[in-house]
This record gives sequence, structure tokens and C-alpha cells, in this order.
Amino acid sequence: MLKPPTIVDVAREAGVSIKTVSRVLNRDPSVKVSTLRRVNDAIDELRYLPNLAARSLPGARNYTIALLFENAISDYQGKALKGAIERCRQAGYRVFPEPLDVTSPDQDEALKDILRGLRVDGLILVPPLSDNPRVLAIIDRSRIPYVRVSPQVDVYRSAFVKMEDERAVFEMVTYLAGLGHQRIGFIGGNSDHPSSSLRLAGYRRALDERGIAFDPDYVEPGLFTFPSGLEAAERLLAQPIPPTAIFGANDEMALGALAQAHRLNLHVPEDLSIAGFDDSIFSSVGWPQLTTIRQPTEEMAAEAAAILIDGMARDVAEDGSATHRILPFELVVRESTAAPRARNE
Amino acid sequence: MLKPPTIVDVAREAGVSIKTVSRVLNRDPSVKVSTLRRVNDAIDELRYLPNLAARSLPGARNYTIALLFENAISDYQGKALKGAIERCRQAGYRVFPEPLDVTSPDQDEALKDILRGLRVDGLILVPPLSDNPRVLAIIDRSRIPYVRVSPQVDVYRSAFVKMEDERAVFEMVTYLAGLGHQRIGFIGGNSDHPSSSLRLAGYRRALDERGIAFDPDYVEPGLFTFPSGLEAAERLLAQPIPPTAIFGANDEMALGALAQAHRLNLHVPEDLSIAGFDDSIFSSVGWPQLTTIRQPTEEMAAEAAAILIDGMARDVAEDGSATHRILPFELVVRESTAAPRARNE
DNA sequence: ATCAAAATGACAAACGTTGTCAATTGATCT
DNA sequence: AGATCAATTGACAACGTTTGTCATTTTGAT
Repeated sequence: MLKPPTIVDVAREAGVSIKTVSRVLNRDPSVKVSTLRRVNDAIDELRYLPNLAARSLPGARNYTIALLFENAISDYQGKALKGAIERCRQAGYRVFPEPLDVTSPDQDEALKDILRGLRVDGLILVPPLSDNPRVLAIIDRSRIPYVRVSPQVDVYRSAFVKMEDERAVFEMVTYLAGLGHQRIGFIGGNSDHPSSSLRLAGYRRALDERGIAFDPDYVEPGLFTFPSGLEAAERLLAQPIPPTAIFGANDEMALGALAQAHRLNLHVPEDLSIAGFDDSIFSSVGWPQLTTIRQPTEEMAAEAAAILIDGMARDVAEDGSATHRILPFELVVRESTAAPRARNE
Repeated sequence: MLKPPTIVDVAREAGVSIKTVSRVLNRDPSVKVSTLRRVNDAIDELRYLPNLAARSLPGARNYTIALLFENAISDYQGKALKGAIERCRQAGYRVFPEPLDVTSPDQDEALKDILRGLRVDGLILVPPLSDNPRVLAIIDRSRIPYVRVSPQVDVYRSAFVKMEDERAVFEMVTYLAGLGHQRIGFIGGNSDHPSSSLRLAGYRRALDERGIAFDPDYVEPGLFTFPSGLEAAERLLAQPIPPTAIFGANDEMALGALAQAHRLNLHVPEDLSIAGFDDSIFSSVGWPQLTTIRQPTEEMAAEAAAILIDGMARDVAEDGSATHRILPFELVVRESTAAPRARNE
């Protein structure tokens, strides 16, 4: 009882050959249903779990996927990791989280070593790695299949999973306009961050559709950080005719805008509506709680894992496009948004 | 060139047997220095990395450590994971993050399956799992070595790594008293959370030492969440003689207190000082930024990994105590604390 | 009863490492 | 020189699985 059961024990218990057990384990369709049942019963009976090390040694598969991320494990990356782990568990796969220090001078060699040493069946890249050209170049050369989560540029260069960024912003701004807001401030990202332009596009499209003129004074760049959101809101609200609603392109910046509102003694949402983007852990540590857009982060990573497990990461459709999934977002209305106090023109 | 080099290639290159290469890899001291050099040169030359799967198959070691955590990957757990990964990388080990759903009805069986299937050399438990009696009981029976990070109860039942909770709170409260605060509110945890009593003890000891009478009205229980901190602060500040400083036993609750201060139009830190605990990501998404205590989370997890890798998790000192490390904390003074506006009494 | 197709099994050859134990080398002592 | 012993090295069999090649048995349809 000291040693865990092996495939031999299962075969004996089920009264079949180890080859048949192996067939069952690897979902070979040529196994009769009754045999399948018997083998599965034996597996359950003995609580057999295949030895992954032994499994990956001779075979082409390693039953392992790596999730690459940049440096710290943020809320977003934690969610992605969790989603990937859970999907992998179901399929008997494992996930190696691999932090990458992209600022390090020997980044390239370090990454190559990781890729050579890991022997994984696939890679998942989460932002901002999804758009890092040096990393992508190295991975491309390694020939390991990979899926990018939320890529922004050159999207079809690989398999990917994303959410409809532009439409999400569009819907949020449309929602704010629907509440009666005519002057809607937008705190975007720094212009070199690719998602910024997409989110801005959604903002402009929503204004267009509601017949609201675009005013560049209501758009401020940010850095996706709390202080940058605070400063951007400071500038927006210092204008002679300030906006009645502010939409931050992520929750941290929206939280910064919230803090600035507190500083100015503005009541949220009565005097100012504020909305964020991400539905991160941050959206619930403000007061009032932020209206935001929920990104399906766990789901996206889970889908990425599924694509790799199913071996579809390299597939290309007839139209030449790489395997991809677009997942739905969700508008989460909390307490930080309401109709403006008085209609303005 | 398609296949990565194996130990055989290295042996050929170095002109020795594979066994000798294996010895070098495993730091066997019986290898002559000249041979060692030759083998290491060959390893560098070929950029050889041992195949972990093959390595764990025959041997007792698996070069793998699992980090168990409860459900979501929070900021704290992300830090711990990162610390563990980096320490493991240096030693050629890998980390499996394993989320555990402790609320699930078949928790026990699920955990047992994980333990059986994982074949890891050791486990790291992070809070709140570190004090989960059911989980500990199962792991104890599995005979897998483990290290607990920041355990609170029955500390010496296993190897552990922690920070000096009590003294950290003591120092923070002493610091606040040193600023001139005489009425210091304390938002603790729920009483069944073991760390709560320790942190409260530090609070009381600091008051004692500064000759400030303990007033139970200035102590409010919380749930380590933002809303609970907000409500606790609401009660504290509604008193006829409210505190001039509030210390939250974690950052989320301190952030809640901050939000309540904004609601009451109190200026922080002029009207009210607020301090947190953890130096989590949250402490920088408030305004003003929180004074807090930095827990050495990454370092604790890294130490835990080191204990496992060095095989010391089961060791017991002459005095019967398990292997452990106590790491230093750091008082991080930011903008949310200052001397009270006017001395009272 | 016959035949083809579908299921299964026996066996062997990997996969890359470590463990066991025996063989070789080299140094020291007589 | 020979003996002795420790230090160093090597040969070979595991480890548990997948994969492949055939051979065999079972099944189902006619």
C-alpha cells in the first residue's frame, strides 16, 4: 500500500492487458463500451492516477502547459492562472506559472532557457506579454504552440482569445449617455499601449451614435495607474465646464478619479458618475463601489488552455485566420453611476 | 539539432560515463575536480538541461513543490507564489500552484487526490490554509513534508515561516502614539481568525507601554474586507469622543476606514490618521496613500521553498521545535498618518 | 456457418535519469 | 615491489508509461 498503483495493477484488476488500459487512458475510440466501463471501474477502485513523469518520458506529450507573465502576479494574472489551472486539471494537465523579467538585460537568453528546459505542450501569454514583440519572436522560433490572451496588435499572427474591447467601451459610454450624460470624460491609456486606441474608438463610436460631439478636452491620457487616474481627473474636472461622468479605461484609474472627486468634495454619483473597466478586485475597494466592465479573465485563460490541449493552437481556418475565441463581457452596474443632477443642454 | 541534448550527449562530449554526469548534476562530492570541470564545460557547451520527467521517474525526488492556496489568487498569494517560484528556479525545482476549494463538500477527497496525483517533494501552505485543521490533518497523514507560511495556531506542529505579527502591530501603534495620538482606534479581525488576537495583543502592549488606558470602545471587529472596515470606522467615528487615529489590521479595512473618512468630510491625515497592515497593492490605490506594514510575503514563501528543497521540513531541533524562520517586517510611512490637529487632554 | 470487421493482447523498444554494486585508479605504507 | 585502502568511475538494471507491430480473439452481419 506504500506505492501508488500503476497501470499494471489496473490491468490486473480489470482483467485486461496494460495496452487496453493505455488505450482507455488515451481515449482510443476502438475500445468497446463494456471494456471501457470495466477499466474505468478498476481505475476508480484503485484510485489510480497515471504517473505524469512516466507518461511524458516516451511520448510526445508532456501534459503540461506554461503560463508566461510579466513579473508580478497581479489580480488579472492571478485570475488567468486560476482559469488555466482549472481547465487543465479536468484534462489531467498541469500548469507552470513562469514569471518573465522583461527588463532584465539577458532577457532573451533567460526566456530561451525557460523554453528549452520546460518541455511543455504549450504556452499561454497574458498581457502585456501578449504583445511583446521580442518575446513573440523567440517563442515563434521555439516552435512551441502558444495562445495569446487579449492581444491588441497583429492579432492573427497566432491563436488568441480575447474580449470585445471596443464594443465593451461602446456599451459603457452608451449606458452613461443613456443616463443623460452629455459631457463624458475619458481617461485612456498611454498612447503606445495598443488597447488604448481601441478603447478610445469605442468611446468615439458611442458618442457619434448618440449625436454627442467629440470634445478632445474631455479625453485625458493615463498610465493605467491610480495616481495617473487621479491626475487625469484633476485636469478634467478643473475645466470651466467639467464633465458629469468619467470613464476610466481601467479600474485603478477610475479609482483615482474617485479619490479626486472626494478631494473636491464632489459626491459620487450625484455630482459625478464614475465608471471603470476590468471588474478587478479594486472595483470593490472604493466607495461607492465602481460600475465597471467585467472581463472574462478566467474564462479567457481557460479557453486558451483548451485550445492548447485540443492541439488547435497551430490550426488555421480556410480563410487563413488562426484559431481564436471571442468571449462576451458584462456591464456591471454598481453604485458609482447615476443620472446627472441636472440635465445640461 | 531537433532534440534537446541528453545526459548521453554530455557524457560523450566530456568523455565520461553518464553516471558521472549524473553525479555532477546531483552534486555528488566524490567527483574529482578535474572531471567536474570537464563535465561542466560539456554541459555549458551543449546548453544541456536535465529532463525533469526522466529525472523523477526512477528517483525519490521529483524536483517539484506545490503551493496550496484557498480558491482565488489574491495579491498576497500571488506574491507568495512568485517568491516560491524564484527560489525554486535557482535550485532547478518547479512550482505547481494548486487552488483548493475548501467549501466544496468533497473537499477531503479532492485534496487527497491532489496529494496522490501530484508526487511532489513538498508543500507550501499559505494563509488561511496554514491554519485549516482539516487540511492539515490530511496532509499530515500523507507524509509529504510541508511548510506553513504565517501560521497562527499550534505553530510548532510543523515547519513554518512567519513574521512577527504582534511586534509589527506594537510598533505601528507606538509610532502613532509617538505622533501624539492618545485615542487610537483599532479595527481587528473577526474573533475566530487567530491572527486577530495576536494583533490585538500588540495593540494593547503598545498602549500599556505609552501609558494610554485601553478603551474597549475603540476596538471594533472587522472581517478583513473593505465594507467591514468602512462600517467599523463608521461606529468608531460616531462616538462622542472619536479616535484621532485608526489602525486597520489589514489594508482593505484601512481603505474602508479611509472611505468612511471621506464620507464624513474628514481630512486624512489632518483630521484623522489611518494606518493599514500588509502593504498590499491596495495601500497605493487610496488617497492619500496608506501608511502600513510591509509583510515580507515573497521572502517568506521563498524561505519556505528553501526549507523544503534543503530537506529540513521534517527536522526537529534539540529543543523539540520544528524548523522555522522569523522574518523582519517594515514600517512603511506614507501620507495617511500625521500628528493630530490639536492635542487632546 | 461463414466472413469481415472490430477489439484486444503479447511483446518489445523506447524515453532520460538514478540506484546498486562492482571495477578501476591512485596514493600511501611496508 | 607489493599490499592495502580509499577515492573515483563505470556497467547495467530499474522506473512507469506510450507506441508500434502483429497476432489473436470476439462480435455482428449475412
